[in-house]
Amino acid sequence: MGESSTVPSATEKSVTLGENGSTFAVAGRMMAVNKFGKSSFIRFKDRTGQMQAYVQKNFIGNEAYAIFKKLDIGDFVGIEGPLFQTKTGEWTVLAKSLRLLSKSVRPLPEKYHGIKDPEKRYRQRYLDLIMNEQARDIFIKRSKIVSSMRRFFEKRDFMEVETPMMQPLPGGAEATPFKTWHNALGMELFLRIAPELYLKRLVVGGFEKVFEINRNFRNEGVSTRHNPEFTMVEFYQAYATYEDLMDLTEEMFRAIALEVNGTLQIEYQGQIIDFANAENNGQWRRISMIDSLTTIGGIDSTIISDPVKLLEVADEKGIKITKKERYGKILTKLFDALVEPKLIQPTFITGYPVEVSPLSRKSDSNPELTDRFELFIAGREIANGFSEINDPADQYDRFAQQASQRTEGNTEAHIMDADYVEALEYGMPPTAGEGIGIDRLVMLLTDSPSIREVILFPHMKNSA
RNA sequence: GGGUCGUUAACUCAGACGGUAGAGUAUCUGCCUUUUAAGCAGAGAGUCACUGGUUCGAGUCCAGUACGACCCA
Repeated sequence: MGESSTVPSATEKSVTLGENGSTFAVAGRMMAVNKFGKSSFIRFKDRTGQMQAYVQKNFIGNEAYAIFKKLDIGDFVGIEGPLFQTKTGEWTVLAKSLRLLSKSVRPLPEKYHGIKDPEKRYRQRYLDLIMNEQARDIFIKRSKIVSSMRRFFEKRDFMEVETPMMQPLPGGAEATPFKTWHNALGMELFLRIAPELYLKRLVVGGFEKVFEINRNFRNEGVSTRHNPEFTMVEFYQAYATYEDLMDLTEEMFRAIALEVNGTLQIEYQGQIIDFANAENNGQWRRISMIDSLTTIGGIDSTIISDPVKLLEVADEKGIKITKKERYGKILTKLFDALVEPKLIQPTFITGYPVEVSPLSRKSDSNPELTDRFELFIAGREIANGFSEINDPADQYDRFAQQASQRTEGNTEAHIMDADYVEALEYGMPPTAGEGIGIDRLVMLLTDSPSIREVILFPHMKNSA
């Protein structure tokens, strides 16, 4: 094969041509053809971009030109020849030879409008990637974001690990799992809803700084923000607290944004999101859930500790909370409805109630609350982190409380994981951990309104 | 789960009041040696998402179904 797989970039072309006018061998998919009888221009592209070639009967011969005229848009061709400049100054390969490398037996979508129908774009993503440069760019950027994040962790001596995707007990989050069955072992398994409990077992085992970037699976509906499988990074650091992780998160988001977007001002759906926050020495807003409910959510501070009054407020605003819900759950639901959508600039919410945080360490100052934060950007939860429970007795009690919620009908409440408690009984150093939704981060950094725009093959119903 | 909208040629889209289906691109044929949404002349291309109903007659009106988009819970 004489063909190189890379179309030389504009700078490469001119430099090399200036030296000796040597011959190039290039290959790519034909995207457009302008035929003029005995000569033609073709535009073709490879992963690095698009360029054009000029094919003339004189140069490639009658027979080859006759074959060339039968080629279609979408076909892959290999071309060899020197470069020249057209009247408009565009560098163009003058074809001395041209070969068909692969045939496209179906026509490509229309060249000007491309492919627009979202259903077709997702089901036949390859066409979307061929025709729509914006779509292509999103996935290139996604790859850069993940790679940038990986480097960030590696530089700080975190070790990347892989833990089970199929778990006998689904844990680490409140969600409905997918079930599956292992024939040889004769046992039910669950696709993981989170890697959390395995990663902490590794901290027990002495891996003090670990991270995992991988898929989680949750058996729930699809929407612009939810795909049944989605990518999370989870990381754990021994001898750190949730406050250390807030600092680390700011640092990481800035490093990634700077590396992939070249700026700390992120434009998302018409709003500018400022990762720099220079006014506050770079620190993002940190506010407790209760304070956020009064200052942002508009709840009167005199009733914030009165569950009965809070239920009345919820009722007025049409927020559905069942009578059985405890205080912490009421606060959380009010927060979701009244505060979360308003958190456009990066904001850490802290002080999560114990009953919605079954894996978070209780605050020393207030045992009703935990040393936990969630990060919100553009009205969406992006990250969730906390100081971990390392007291096995406390963890056992929390699981027991979750189990009782389960018997009360909360099917998403955590399951008692005695094996995990046993791990804690061998001692876990004080540790903080965090999970970040990669898809949502990519949405943010690529200005994508829907999670489907950042997942190559989002789940769809069968069309047949 | 509820609401709104959409589904017509390979792609992007028209299709007034119900009367036997249109354009551009792509494909095919012819002309054309500097185009870049090339141009000119011609041709072929459709289970109008599916099922049923109303009607002399349905892409069009009605009902249901499927898939999708957006909003809501």
